[in-house]
Amino acid sequence: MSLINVTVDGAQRSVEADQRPTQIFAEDKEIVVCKINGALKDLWTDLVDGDVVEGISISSPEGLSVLRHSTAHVMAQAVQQVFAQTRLGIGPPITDGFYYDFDPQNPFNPDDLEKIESAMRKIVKDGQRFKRRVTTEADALKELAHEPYKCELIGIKGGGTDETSVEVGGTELTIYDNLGRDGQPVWSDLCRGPHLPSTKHIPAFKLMRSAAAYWRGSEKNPMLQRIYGTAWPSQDELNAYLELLAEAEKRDHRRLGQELDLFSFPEEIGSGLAVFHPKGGIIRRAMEDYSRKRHEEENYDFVYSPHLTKAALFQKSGHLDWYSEGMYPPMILDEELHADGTVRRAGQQYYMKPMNCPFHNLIFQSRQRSYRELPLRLFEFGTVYRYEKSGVLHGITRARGFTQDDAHIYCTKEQMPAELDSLLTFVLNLLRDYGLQDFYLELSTRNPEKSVGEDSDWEEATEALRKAALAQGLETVLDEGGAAFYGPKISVQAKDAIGRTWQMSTIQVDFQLPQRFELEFAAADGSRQRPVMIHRALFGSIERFFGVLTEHYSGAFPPWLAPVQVVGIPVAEAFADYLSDAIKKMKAAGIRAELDSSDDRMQKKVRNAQMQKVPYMIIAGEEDMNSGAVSFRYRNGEQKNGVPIADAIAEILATISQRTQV
RNA sequence: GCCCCCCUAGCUCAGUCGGUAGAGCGUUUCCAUGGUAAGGAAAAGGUCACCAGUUCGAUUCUGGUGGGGGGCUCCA
Repeated sequence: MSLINVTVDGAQRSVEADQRPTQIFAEDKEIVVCKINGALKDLWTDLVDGDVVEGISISSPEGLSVLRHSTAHVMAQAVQQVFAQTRLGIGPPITDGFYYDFDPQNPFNPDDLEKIESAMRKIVKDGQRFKRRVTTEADALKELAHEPYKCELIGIKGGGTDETSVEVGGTELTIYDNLGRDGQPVWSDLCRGPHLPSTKHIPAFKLMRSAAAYWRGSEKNPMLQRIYGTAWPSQDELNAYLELLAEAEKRDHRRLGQELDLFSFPEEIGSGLAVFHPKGGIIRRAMEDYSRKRHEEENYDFVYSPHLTKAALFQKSGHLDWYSEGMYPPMILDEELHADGTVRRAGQQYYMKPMNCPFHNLIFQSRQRSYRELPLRLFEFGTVYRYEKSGVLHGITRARGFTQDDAHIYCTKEQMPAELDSLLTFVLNLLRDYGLQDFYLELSTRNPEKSVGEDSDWEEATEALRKAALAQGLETVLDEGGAAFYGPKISVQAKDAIGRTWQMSTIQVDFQLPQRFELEFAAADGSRQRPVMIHRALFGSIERFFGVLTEHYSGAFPPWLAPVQVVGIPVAEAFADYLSDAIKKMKAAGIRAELDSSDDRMQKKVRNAQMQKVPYMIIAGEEDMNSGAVSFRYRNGEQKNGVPIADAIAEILATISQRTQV
């Protein structure tokens, strides 16, 4: 057997010509796939003289993708084993896992998933080899004649999107055969690969859920059944992932909203419409009060506008043309009908407002404006109603009625760059004040197909946004062509305590509305000029931000936001009066303090306060009473005994005013 | 909006293969007076989401409506 020279992980080596990476990396079980001359390949790939080979670990991003993709194959095989008449869609790896779309005889139910999972375990145990086979379009179409979706993919080979490219991307059309113990194919799938060497290289996986998904993501296409799964390099990592999910579930704002008595969605009101309970109300008010204060400091003017308007306003703004699907249907007032039900006198149509901007424009327009007034910043906690599709509603973060911390800034073109810059600083600092620390920015630029406004305006505004973003020193992701048709925008993405990202604030330049409303101001030279309009919301919506903070803090709000800041717990009833005095002093100092005077035992009171995530428990017994002190029990279980009442009050007030977490 | 799943006491959930229901927590009352995450007892509390259909009889089966969950799509 002749020798060939290859480079393995940077080192020159001579190997037998029939050696494959699977043998070269045999001693390292972590290596499940490799790069040959920079391209990701199966370990079974034949090598030729001069190849540069690099082992890829199962734990690397590429290795994980291959693991998950191969697990998706195993799942597809299992599904066709258990449900023979099932047709295959596509099955790509995704963040933390994979999915595969199927067209089954009947939709899957949870029992089916268990059956599929155990079939998968058998396939994994079998150690079936993934064998790549190059085919031609004609052969593939013949071989896969019973798989209509696969045939469709063959037709679009090369031009596929990210997802379909997993199946048919690249220059060659390939099929992967799973070989059984006897070396004969037991199952095959159209696939670009690469794959793990064999199914036994799947260390840990779990099927998560089944759901429906439109074929190739379009509402017009048939609906397939998608099964989501996850796969990891080790059982430990799988367990850690499942724990993270459990943790996320524990912090779910919908659950905490119930447990902490913050808000609810009474069925009588309607889907997506929340009521805030007293405790939720306190948090919300604290959020709003602080925001209001900061807006005052930033020279915003506070305005109010009604929740309803005649149709004319939204005709003028254009919302009825391009947003009517998102609006509640009109109320028709003063309509007069003939006896037969036909209209004798047309009524007046009123709409619930889905946006505040048209109202603010009317305020701008209510009199002649001078350049001396600019930038004019009109702020409102504006409650809007949007008829969101029922399937998108999600607790308080995606509701049908919600309140935006909305402002519209009218300024000159010259003022725009400085305004955007200071605005972004304001936004980020405010979010930091609420406890979010980790941000990145997303800059959405023009989609030339779908936009209004002058090229030069777009360039100027985009450039101003880009500079403002750059000045923050934060990672900025470009969302090419992602802007709304009326202007470019920056959105602030924030990471929460367990690393999930939430889109928070948006800053949006608008070239359309000033035109439609013919907004003008008198410039220094006496000419009439059109102002630049900037839409911005920092929380997005108060409800949504409330939900994000609830999940971020897992319900353990920092004292300045906590609905109850202090619970007083007497060791026994005999000390209740003493502690009651201390609590009164705290209340007088502006602290939200309550005495637990129930006849529970103190242990139970501690437990209750702990479960309500109250920041401070103030306990008093004989020792404390004799020395005019109280004892702290903090949320983390730590305690501090014998603190003079005045010191205790000072400590609590300090964390409230500094908005620190405890 | 689409697909699948769910709706039983204030909350979290059992249960009834069709004969109108249970637990724990919570609530109320009583007894206990207790130094850091559940003291004890009793009581109250349900048109089994709603409306139809099938049936001698429906919380249970079927259909519809409402609400919720997971996804898809959407989120200007």
